[in-house]
Amino acid sequence: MPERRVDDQEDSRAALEEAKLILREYLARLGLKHSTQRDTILNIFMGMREHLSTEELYGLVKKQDPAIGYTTVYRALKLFAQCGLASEVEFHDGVARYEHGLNRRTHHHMVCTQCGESIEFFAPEIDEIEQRIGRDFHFATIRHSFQIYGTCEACRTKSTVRYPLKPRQTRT
Amino acid sequence: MPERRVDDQEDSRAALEEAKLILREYLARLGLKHSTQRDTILNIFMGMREHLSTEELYGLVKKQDPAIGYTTVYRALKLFAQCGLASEVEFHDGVARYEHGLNRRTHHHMVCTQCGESIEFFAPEIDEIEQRIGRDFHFATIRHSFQIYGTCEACRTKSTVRYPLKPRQTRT
DNA sequence: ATTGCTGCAAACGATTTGCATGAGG
DNA sequence: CCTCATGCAAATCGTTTGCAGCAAT
Repeated sequence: MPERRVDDQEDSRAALEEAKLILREYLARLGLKHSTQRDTILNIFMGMREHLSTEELYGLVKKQDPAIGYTTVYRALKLFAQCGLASEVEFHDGVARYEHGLNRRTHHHMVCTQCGESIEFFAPEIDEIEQRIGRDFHFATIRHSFQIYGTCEACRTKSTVRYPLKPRQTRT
Repeated sequence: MPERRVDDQEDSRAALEEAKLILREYLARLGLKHSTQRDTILNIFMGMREHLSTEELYGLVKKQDPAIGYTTVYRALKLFAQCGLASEVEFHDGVARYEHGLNRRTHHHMVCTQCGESIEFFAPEIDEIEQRIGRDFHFATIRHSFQIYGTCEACRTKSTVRYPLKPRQTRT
């Protein structure tokens, strides 16, 4: 068994604890209340390494507590995003995806427009660009969104369609 | 009257002609048909310097020919996107925006999350990153999407809210 | 003639909201 | 107790689709 697993588990544990603290403080500050549902959702959410859609998260949550409704998951994710625990991953296919940012280096995604698979990559220059442009135009920048679209090797090998008539999906 | 205006007008004219040609050829290649509505929409679309939403374009189109329907504008924009005349501008607020790329350097947008205004900026490194990451992971890249979010100077001066409870809009 | 295009209305799909009820402080 | 959170169903909103009639080839 590789040592790495242990570190990962510890990281994940620590991240969960930190997340709980952040959420608790956020709720307290706004006079909001704690709930078991939100706890369950946070637990599962923080356990995911990859980004996932509301629907996917809902599926996992439902397995653990079938009484939890779709709406609650939506509201929880929004709440997590508000207190900085979750950030939205934007693939422009009309589906909201979230990932947690604790113990994760800033990264971006490259998405295959045929199979939908995504890979993560690192490009530190991007942060510098955000800073630079913000400075140049007197913006207080908050975040950026960057993703690359293309076709992965597997899809190119598989498919013989070289001239897709329906190049990409429309929707922001 | 500044000389520049003349150049701009000529550019715009030339771009329109080129666009018409591209569209005509695209239609011919796919066995599709020409229509007056599409012509009207293309004219107006190519006349815009800035990106605009379907709704905004629809408004302008309607002024010129009130008989044209919403659906037709949607379909036209999709068509323009397919033949490369239009590209989608993604602000992640649930509204599709398009801009034409003829005679325009590749650029990106920085958006004020308070007033919604956007400014264009140039960052040539981004294209290089797209190339590099694509190469590294064996993707045939097609395009990328990059935007910066923050607050503009005017909004920061105006508003005294330093801790927005509703940081950003959810929707991909 | 054939087949694509248009405009309307209805359908869609992800997300949000209203509301009665239940739980937290 | 008072207020917020929940879960359901209904509402929203941008976008897409089905279809009958019109227009282009």
